[in-house]
Formats: sequence, C-alpha cells, structure tokens
Amino acid sequence: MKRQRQTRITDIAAAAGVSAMTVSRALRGIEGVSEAKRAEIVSLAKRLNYVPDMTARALTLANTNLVGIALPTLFNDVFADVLSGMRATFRNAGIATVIETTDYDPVVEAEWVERLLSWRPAGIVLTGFDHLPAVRERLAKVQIPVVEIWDWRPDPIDLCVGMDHEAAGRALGAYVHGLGYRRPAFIGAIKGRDTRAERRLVGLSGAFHQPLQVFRPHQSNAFEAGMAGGRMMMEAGERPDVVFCLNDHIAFGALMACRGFGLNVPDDIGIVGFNGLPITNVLPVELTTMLTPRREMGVMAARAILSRLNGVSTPRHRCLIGTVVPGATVRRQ
Amino acid sequence: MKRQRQTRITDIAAAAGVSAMTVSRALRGIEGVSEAKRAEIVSLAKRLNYVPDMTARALTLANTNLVGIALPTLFNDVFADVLSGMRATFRNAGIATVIETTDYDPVVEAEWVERLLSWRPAGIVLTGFDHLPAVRERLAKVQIPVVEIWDWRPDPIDLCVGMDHEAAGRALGAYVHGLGYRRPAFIGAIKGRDTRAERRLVGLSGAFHQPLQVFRPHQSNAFEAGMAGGRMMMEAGERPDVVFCLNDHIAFGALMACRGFGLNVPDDIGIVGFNGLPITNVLPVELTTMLTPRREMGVMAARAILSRLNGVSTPRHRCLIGTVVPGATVRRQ
DNA sequence: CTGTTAGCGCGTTCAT
DNA sequence: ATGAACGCGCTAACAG
Repeated sequence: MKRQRQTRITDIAAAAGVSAMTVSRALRGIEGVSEAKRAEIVSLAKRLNYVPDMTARALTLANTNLVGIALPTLFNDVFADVLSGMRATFRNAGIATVIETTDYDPVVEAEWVERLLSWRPAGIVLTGFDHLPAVRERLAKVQIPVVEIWDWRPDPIDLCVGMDHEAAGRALGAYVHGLGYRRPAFIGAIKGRDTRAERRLVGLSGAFHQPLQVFRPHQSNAFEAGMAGGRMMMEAGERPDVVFCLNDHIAFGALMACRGFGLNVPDDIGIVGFNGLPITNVLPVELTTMLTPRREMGVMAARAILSRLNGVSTPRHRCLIGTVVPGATVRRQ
Repeated sequence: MKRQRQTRITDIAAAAGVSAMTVSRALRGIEGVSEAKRAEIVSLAKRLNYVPDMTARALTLANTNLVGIALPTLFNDVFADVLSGMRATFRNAGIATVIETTDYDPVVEAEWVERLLSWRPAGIVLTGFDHLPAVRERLAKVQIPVVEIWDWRPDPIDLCVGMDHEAAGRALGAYVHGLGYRRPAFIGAIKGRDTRAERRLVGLSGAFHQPLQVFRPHQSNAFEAGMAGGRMMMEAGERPDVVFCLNDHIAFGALMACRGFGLNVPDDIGIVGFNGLPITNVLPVELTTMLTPRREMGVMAARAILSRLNGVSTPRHRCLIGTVVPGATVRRQ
C-alpha cells in the first residue's frame, strides 16, 4: 500500500523557481544561499507541508544519527533513571534514540539488534553482558560504537560503563556483617533472569564467609515478589537475622510481609534493599540500601558513544560505585 | 564520517554468480528462486555478514513498518503497562515500535512528531489531547493512522482509545460520597501538567457537589510528592475526611504522611488512589482505588492502527471504563 | 551564490 | 526461474 505522494524537495524547487540543491541547502541551513531565497524557500516548504525524508537522507549519507538502546524492562525506575540521563545527553548532541525492552531475554535482544542494524544506527547501547554469541560477533564486526551498561567487565564488546556488582554486594555485605549479623538470607528473582543480582549475591556470600539462604519468588511485579519472598522466608525453618533483597521494591514487599507476621524491623530482623530509589524516603522506616549512580551511568554511557562518534578517544571500560545508605532497617546486633 | 562499506545485495549476487534480483527474492523468501539457489544465497549472506538496509528499502517502498509511540513518562507503571500491551500486539503483527517520552511537554511532543514523520512511520500513537495546534494540523493532513490514548474525546485527530476521566472521577467520587464522606481533598501535581487528573478532579467535585480542597506538591517523584502533599494537608487548617490522590503512588506517600502524623487510616481519614497498580496489594492496608484497563487500552490502540493499515474499518473512538476497588482505606462514615 | 551530474541500496516492472 | 532497467528522495562533488 503505497502512501500518497508527499511533497519533495523538487516540488519546492519548482515552486520557488530554483534547483533542488538550493532548496536542500536552504532547508539545512547550509551556507551558499542568499538570505532572501532562503526565507522564501523555508516559508514555501512550510506552506507545502514539506517533511524531509530521512530514509533518503540516510541512504545517501550511509549514516543516521540514531542510537538504539536496549533495556531489560521499563517496569523499574532504575532503568527509567538511566534512560533519562542517557537520552538527555544524546538529545543535547542532536542524536535521536530508539528504545527497546528485552524483558531479560537474550533472544529478544538478538532479534532487535538485527532489526536495528538494518536502520544503520550511529551507535548501540546494551544492558549487561548476557548476549547471544551471534550478537557479540555481529557487533564486534560492525564499525559503530557499542556500550554495555549497568554491569561491568574489563572486556566489553566495545565500551562499557557500569558497576561491579560482585564488589557492590561485597561492600554492602561487609557493612551489614560488621554490624554483627550472622544468618543472612537473600530474596531474588527466578534464577538466570537477573545476572547482576546473582553477582551481588556472590559478593554477599563472600562478605559473610557463607552462602546465603535464598528465596526466589516468581511474581513478576517486584512489590508482590517481595511480599511473597518475605512469606516464604517466614514459613521456612530457621529464621535469618537479616535479609538482603534484590532491589528496593522487593525490600518493601518483604518489609510488609515481615510486619504482617508481627515482626518488628529492625528489632526482630534486618532488611536491606538495593538502588536507593525515592520510595525508600517514604517508607515507615528508612530502608538500608545501596545507592546506585543510575543517571550518571546513563550520562557517561552516552558520552562514551558521543566521543567515539567525534573521533575522541574514551576509556574502554569505566566502573562506577554505589554508596551504602545506612538507613534504619538494620542495627548493631 | 562515512562508515565502512557494508556488504550489499550485489556483493552476495557476485559471490553467488546470480543477479541482485535473485538475491533479493531469496532473502525475502519470495517465490521465484529454486530452493538450491536460495539455500546457497542465504548461507552466503550470513557468511558475508549481510545486513539488509532498511533505509534503502523504505525509500523504494515509500513505506516503513514503524509505529511511533509518545508517552508522557516512563516513571510510571501505568504507561509501562499500556506500552507492554501495545508493543506485544504490534510485535505479533511484525511492526516495530519507536518510543518517545515527552515529560508532559507539548513542545517536546511536537518536535518529536516532526522528527518521526521524516522517518515515514506507518502509524503514530500519542497520549492525551494536549497537542500543539501545529501537531494537530500536521497529523490531520498526513495519511497515516493516528491514535490518541489514555484520555477520551469524541473528536480525536483520527482515532482514540481511552477513558473518560471526568466520568471516572465522578464514579469514584460517587462511591466514596455514598459512604458518607463530606469534606474531600485532592492531592495532585502542579497545575497543567496532567490534564487527565484535572478532569478527574472535575468529576470528583461533581460527585460531591462542592469543590475539593486541593494540594499540589511539586516533587517530581510520585512517592515523595504524596508524602509532601500529605504533610501540606496535615498542616493546613481544616482537616478533610477523605483525600483523593492523583495516583496510587501519591496515595502511598500520603498514607505514610498521615501515619507519620499519628492518624489512623481509615478511622481518622480516608485515602483513595487511582490506577490499581500492584503496589496496592502490598500496602499495610489495602488501598481504595480505581482499577484502570491499562494493558487492554494498549492492545486496543494497537489493534486500531493495525485495522487501519489493513484497510479494515474501526471505530473512531472507544471509551474504556475503570472499576472501583473498594479496598480498606475508606469506610462507611 | 547556484546548478548539474551521479549514485546511495533496494524493489517494482517488465522482459526473457 | 531469472535478469535488466529504472526510480525512490536526497546530497556530495564538482561546475559555473
């Protein structure tokens, strides 16, 4: 179904009595057109409802100013924050962004990468390192900048701006261990879904010199998962003295579950979140958590791509760190 | 900065010893190529890292299978739900989606519409009716389907799938008024930001036969805004007997504020949210709210566009309705 | 300051 | 079953 014919640059040229090139130059604000003509052409373009055709432009330029961004989910303020910083930075640089959510599925991601590449993007942002081998190979060959965010590794496909989640888990664990807690538990997601959380769990185990008791509710909503996880924990045998949660939302759900069972936090059990989202400022008791540099991460990832596009050198990998937020859901034991 | 030359269809053709047309047909799975040749061409394409060029394809076809979606924000599970239903529906139909957030700014929206149109999208989804006149004019002339979602009006630019928010406010207000509440308040956002919320407020006033006492915190995070709004309310003169909140997150913040002031909900004051998000299932007391058909709305909006693209007729406007969730944060007075 | 030529990669159309 | 010619809308490169 071909669309109705749109007005093209040559239509304007005919109407203005000039050549197509002059119109092209005038509309792009390129020098080489008298101001009188330019003004006439611009007003003519508006009157004829001219809309430039980026598909044609991209074809001649063999290039676009599009950057594709793949995130696991939008149901999480973490990624909304990252995205916010990233898009603002790109927008200021005149770069348009295209967002995709993969729902933590590498296959979905791989399909998206293929589709995106066919639009000749200027750059690509991926979340984490769990890509299909085909994706890694494809992107390694493509000549465009690729940034992997959120997670951190020294050997990214191309560039990387993220956090060392194992170190983050270790730091958070060390703080809580230092308060005297000795029977830690962890409420996470179904295995394999969130690799970063699993790495934090490894760090936590390290800090406690023992494996954590792990609960994996399957609810997809984080609040509900937290409450379900909290209940699983209450109904399990030995009660832990502190529970680390995959994120703040899960921690909130767990907190509600504990209260539902008549437990006082932090007197009867400690609760620790992750991310330091605004909701933690509103809870009945301030949540102990780790503040993650989300917006900053987005900004730096965008800058890394922009540097590449401008031919400026930029570090291959960059590791940001989180900050322990003491809060009041743990206390010295 | 031209990119390195990508392998094209003619490169594959040369390698396979056939014409470009044969390769094109083979790769698109169009009949008219012997299976032997097709298999060879496909494997050759893979080996040469061929990536089709959509900019060229779009140019010849004067058409893409892209649909653009503009939402006010991603910091809100409401829109994540709408988006989820919409994208799933489009994906099943082989349509790619491009998301933009406008942050409730019609100017941002207008700029995005211009940019998007230059990519020759197959359709456009906008949120609400607060568009710049230029946008309405432009879209009215374009020959592609346009759906306005979330809000409802009988005279959309093209199509509309949403809710009558004034009616929703009236229904919710009637329920609460029927319980005997008589001194209602409202916690919203800064004026002019969320037009739908203002319409609900009108409906609430109608149900109560009086204007509501309105509080407008300026925090951008909904939880924090709710808490701030709750505090404003506590510190104001006459205490209302029930407070309607712009959404569930604000209601949660307000609930926490009330508790902080030693008030019991619902004994001392009633609290009502909007949307029926999962968080309401996890609160210490189940929130009275109105469940909105978010996912359904996304699905129906996508279907409306798909119908248009397939030349099937579809209703110009469709009005979905919310459901009162009784909850336990109000009680008979 | 302005115009002409050529070609970007692909798909339609019409031959063979 | 396969191929050749042509054009999509635009812009780089070169001429004038």
